[in-house]
Amino acid sequence: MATIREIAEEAGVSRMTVSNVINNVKGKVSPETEKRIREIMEKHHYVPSMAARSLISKSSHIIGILLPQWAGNPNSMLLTPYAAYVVAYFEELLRAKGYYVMLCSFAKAEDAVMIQRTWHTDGMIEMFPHDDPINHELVERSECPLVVMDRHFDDLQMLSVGIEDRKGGYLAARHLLEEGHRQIGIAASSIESSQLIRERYEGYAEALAEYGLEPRKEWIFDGTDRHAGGIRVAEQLLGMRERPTAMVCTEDLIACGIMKRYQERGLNVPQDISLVGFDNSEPSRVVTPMLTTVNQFIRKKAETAVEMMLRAITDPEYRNDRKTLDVDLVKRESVARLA
Amino acid sequence: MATIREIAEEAGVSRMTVSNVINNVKGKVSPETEKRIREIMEKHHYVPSMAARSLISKSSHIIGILLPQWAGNPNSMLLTPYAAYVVAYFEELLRAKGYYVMLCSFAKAEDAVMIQRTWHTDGMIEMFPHDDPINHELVERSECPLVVMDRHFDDLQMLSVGIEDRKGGYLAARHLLEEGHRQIGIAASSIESSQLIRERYEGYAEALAEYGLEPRKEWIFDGTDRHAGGIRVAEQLLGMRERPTAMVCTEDLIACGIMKRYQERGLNVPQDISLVGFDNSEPSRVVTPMLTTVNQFIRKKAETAVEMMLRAITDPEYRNDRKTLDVDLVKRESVARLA
DNA sequence: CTGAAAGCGCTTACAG
DNA sequence: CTGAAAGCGCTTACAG
Repeated sequence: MATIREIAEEAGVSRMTVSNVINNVKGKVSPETEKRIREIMEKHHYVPSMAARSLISKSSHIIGILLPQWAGNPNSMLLTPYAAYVVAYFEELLRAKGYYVMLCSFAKAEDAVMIQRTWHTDGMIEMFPHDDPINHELVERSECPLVVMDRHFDDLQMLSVGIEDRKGGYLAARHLLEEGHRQIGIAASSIESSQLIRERYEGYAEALAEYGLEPRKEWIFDGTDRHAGGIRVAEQLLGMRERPTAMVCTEDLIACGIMKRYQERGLNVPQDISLVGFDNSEPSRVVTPMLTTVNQFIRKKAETAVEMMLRAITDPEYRNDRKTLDVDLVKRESVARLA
Repeated sequence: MATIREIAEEAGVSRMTVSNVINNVKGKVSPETEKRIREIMEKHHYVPSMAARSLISKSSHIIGILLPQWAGNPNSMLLTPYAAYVVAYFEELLRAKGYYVMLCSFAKAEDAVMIQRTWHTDGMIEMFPHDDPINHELVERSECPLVVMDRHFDDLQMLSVGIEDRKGGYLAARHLLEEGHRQIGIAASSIESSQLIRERYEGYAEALAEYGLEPRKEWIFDGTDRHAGGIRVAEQLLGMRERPTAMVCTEDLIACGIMKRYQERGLNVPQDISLVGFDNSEPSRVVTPMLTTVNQFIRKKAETAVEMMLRAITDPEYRNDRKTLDVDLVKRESVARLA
């Protein structure tokens, strides 16, 4: 493989001059020399070595995508469609700006910092922060710009992008209320341990409160694990004397699970239970009836995070910002109007 | 950040000695010295710079995941759940072996080779090879070990891992035949341009042939694009005088789309049409009735690819191998027994 | 078991 | 507009 030295020799110039061409330093190389050098580079398929460049610049053009992997996040969260979308967009947007994306699962803040040092990553974007102490520590210790998705610690200087989770929960519940429902439960993945799910819950409670209602304890399901969890919720619901007429779900898959078990028991959605999901994911459109769901703008979210990252890389002052993106309700077929 | 020089000075040894400790070179450093050096490294959270190491070794411990991005693969294929799983497993398995995963979308073979040179990647795994000339060129030009998923060129020396696609198509069709179906169509994503889909089609045709049947042209749908494509197939089906009693689909989402439109028209699965999907993906379990589908062992597939990669990295002779993994049929609720 | 020298491929900072 | 020198953080190959 050709090196800058060989290119320089063949062009009869110093390595410096080639370097100036590579880095597009203006007014340093005469047009003719530049053209000649570029042709020689083309011919040899010359590409500068990132190892050598980053050794000097202390910057690698690598952005790490941090995927937490601990008790709270046992399997790689990449496995959810939402994550796949976000990561795919990150890759596309960052590459367009000349950055490379490295996938980094990690178990402790220390691990993430080690990766930063090992590679001199220009920045890191953390997905699915879940467990507070570890993330708190990571935010404090990170040695390069860090953008955190869906989590913000108010006591820390940090960069984060999230969505109006509270509004999402609120919109879901209010829609049901407007359609005449008064007995509305909620099935959530982790009110206890996840701030974002808690906010969805609070939005739900707020909407109920506007109608003078309070959440009923026996209709609050926490720790519901995706589709299988939804099925279990449905079973409990079906065993109750008094059942809610509608359920807000913090994830589409939970709603799909409830729907499945109801249908298997010969009951119908939305006649026997109305359902609102969250995320507007593929499954929400695949089931029959299609799910009414809270939509978040995933592409926009990825773009926002990338913009933050790029700004943070160029501006060392930019280390404290929080963007919260809007959500909206997609009305489909899973909510019945009550007389 | 500490460098090897500072560690060496603090320990009162040469940089060489520290290097030997870092690289676990046996019998080169006395146990006491090693212990002292390790403690100092700990204290400083010292991590060797990959840039410096790979500058010398011409190896970065980076494995690139190649994601083709051209006319045939317009959006990032990462967006499919299947891809998300595979990539998540790659990351987990490779990290455990000390490798780093870089996501690399690319449009031309040249781009991929440039990335290899830029980073001195130790290896690359290509997903979703679709368009022949580009992949053919990539296989020929790759400058580091390359493992290709789901595609093999018999005229080239290459490493690939795939599944028994033909058997998958065969199992799907044979099951329908055994259940008494004789009018069996197929909805495929790309028989024309994808070898693997073509093989699924051929398996389907083979099963029909065993029963003295031939595929009927008007029941062969090609270029079916996921869920929306399935819906369109259903519409065409519903407009036919003579309709198939069953459809083999090369993707679960296609089957889900057909199911959706049939149900919307008041028809039932499997009474009005039996459906077999492919992939055993989340949607196949979410719909009602649940889909009978061809299952592939994704985890095993990822493991196989990683093993191939690791072997290729250590053994320069190992450049030509092909692994084909088994599939099986998961029988659920979308196939009716015909009298 | 330890160390001094040379060099990986590039850029920074300076002199012309 | 061009170039010679020094150095980024590490390892290889050798001498002791």
